[in-house]
Amino acid sequence: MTLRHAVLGLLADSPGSGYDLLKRFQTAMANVWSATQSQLYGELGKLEKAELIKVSAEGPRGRKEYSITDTGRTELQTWLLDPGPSPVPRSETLLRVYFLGEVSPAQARDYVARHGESAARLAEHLESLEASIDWDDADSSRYGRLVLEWGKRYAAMEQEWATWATERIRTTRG
Amino acid sequence: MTLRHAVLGLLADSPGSGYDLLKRFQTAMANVWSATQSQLYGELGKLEKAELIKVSAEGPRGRKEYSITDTGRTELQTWLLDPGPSPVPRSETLLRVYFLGEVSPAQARDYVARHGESAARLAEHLESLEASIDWDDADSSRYGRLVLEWGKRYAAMEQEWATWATERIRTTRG
DNA sequence: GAGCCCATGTAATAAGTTACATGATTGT
DNA sequence: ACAATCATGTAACTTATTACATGGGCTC
Repeated sequence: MTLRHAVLGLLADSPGSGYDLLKRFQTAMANVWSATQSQLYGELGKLEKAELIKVSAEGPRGRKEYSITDTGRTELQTWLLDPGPSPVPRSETLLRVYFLGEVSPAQARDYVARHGESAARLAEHLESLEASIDWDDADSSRYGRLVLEWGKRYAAMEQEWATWATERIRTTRG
Repeated sequence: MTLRHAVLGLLADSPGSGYDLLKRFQTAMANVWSATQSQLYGELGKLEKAELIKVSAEGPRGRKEYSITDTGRTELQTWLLDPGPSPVPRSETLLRVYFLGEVSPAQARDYVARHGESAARLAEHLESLEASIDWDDADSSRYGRLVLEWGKRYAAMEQEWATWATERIRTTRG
């Protein structure tokens, strides 16, 4: 039920069509939550039926602009303050690391080192993202700033861990 | 297709029944990957049909002990060294943070602070886990150690971020 | 009028969760 | 005998992915 709240959140910020939302999922939200086009249109239908959003305007090409309703905004706020159950951890990378004993130490080391490199690329990407955002436009980006900072710290942590782990694999055995 | 590899990895370490594997998912793997009982038995059936694993013994109560086959081990090794596509980011917490402008600053601050507290509890949990493991029993836990270290660093990062973010919300506005 | 973007939808499949259903064996 | 644990499986439902399908409107 989280896609639902992601959509509500975007529509709470400003009304938009499915197509508009899709673009926002692919840009601003790309590092936080993702949705496919197919999923999005389905969810918009359900949300409208549940009267959490409504069609507020229609445009060319069958465009339907949705807005959040009062009920929807209440639902969003309730969800926002609910810490919810802690998420099921599921990291494909960590799973691989856990089983790395199945391959040679050299291969294991390479795997971890490559993971560190990909974290470095993520860090770079976030740096350039940060540079490209106009942080003065205030309100909408205040909390986006916190999310970006989280990403930067996460990427840094991954890099440091990979460096540490690579070294550790080197020294534990030949 | 990752549950498949998690199962192969566990069976590569040692043979076991569905029931045995379930317990391993609930303990050792709990912080890395999760599977429900239902999913597990289904996957075991598929893996057997694909001849990546085989029934190596039968016991009381219809117990079937599975072992990995050579084909299965090869498949596991191939997967282990494949970095794979970077995972779709999906963090419910970060999604909430992103939309925190919908509630009052005081509520937003509380939310972030509580998140920090839950990260602190995770850190404690991992510390006690670390203390409870016999790190001398060598082979099987060598890479498990790297995974645990990742968890500790992750928990620390979350706590630091939450502290920073809480402070920032405090100072940015009243 | 050609090509690009806007715009919405459906179908098939895969993956995951919860609940239901059943029963044998072991230890006390 | 009773309870706890071992042990496997199925059904219904939800969520997410990929692919298919269609067409309008805008700009050059």
